[in-house]
Amino acid sequence: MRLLTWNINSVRLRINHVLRVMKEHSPDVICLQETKTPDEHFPFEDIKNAGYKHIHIHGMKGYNGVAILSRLPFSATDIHHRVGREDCRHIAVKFPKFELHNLYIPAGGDEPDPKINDKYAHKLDFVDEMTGWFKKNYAANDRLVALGDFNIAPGEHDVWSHKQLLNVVSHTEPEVTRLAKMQKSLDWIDTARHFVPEDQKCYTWWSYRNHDWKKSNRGRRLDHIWVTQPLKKHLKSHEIIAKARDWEKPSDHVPVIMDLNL
DNA sequence: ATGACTGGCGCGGCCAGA
Repeated sequence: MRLLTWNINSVRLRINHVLRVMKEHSPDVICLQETKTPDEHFPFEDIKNAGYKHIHIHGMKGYNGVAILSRLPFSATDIHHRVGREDCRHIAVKFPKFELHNLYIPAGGDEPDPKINDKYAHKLDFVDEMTGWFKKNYAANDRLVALGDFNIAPGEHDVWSHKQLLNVVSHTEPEVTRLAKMQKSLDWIDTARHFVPEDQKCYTWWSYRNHDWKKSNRGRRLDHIWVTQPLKKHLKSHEIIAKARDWEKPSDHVPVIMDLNL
């Protein structure tokens, strides 16, 4: 079973990219973040025609928005409101062999100080809430996948320069510490690092501001696919589709694929 | 020199991304 996560940065603008990744990589399930559309304007037709007939979405006007597109049926769809807001950042579905959570953790603004930056405070609260929620509602031996744009690059080699990014939102100590707590909540496996050694650079996002993203290669690994321990023996492969950063009018994030032997 | 960008909204720039 092939899962794919991608911050698409407007699903309506980049519906052709979604169709292309379906055709070229044949994922069974696609999880999108930053769809940026109310549900009534979601491009259902194109997606269903491509064979993804099972769709669970939660979108809003202008910002955020998450979607799960599947060739396989699922049940028990959920929409979760986080930190007292209805801002379309967490949906979930149940497949026969595991439960899937699609997350869009807040970006957090510029200033890494929760006292003066509400967006940063919101981000830290969001991760804390997820940690408590996972602990309260699940056990470590449940079969779960949590994936999406976590907006945090946890490791030294998940950013192009650990030293230069220590005070930049996405790689600050409070974020990294909180994400580690969230990971510990259910003993989650970070599947990218299951397949790629810790000391090897690994990115899923490159800023639009770099003229030549490939040449400067100032990336960050912000997009993640986590699984709980019962799925560990089923992990088959992992791939970051970096070439999608070169597609016409690309998203600043690229798709991440993970295959399970199920 | 994270600089030199991009999308939504809506028709002028602002907010947000990270």
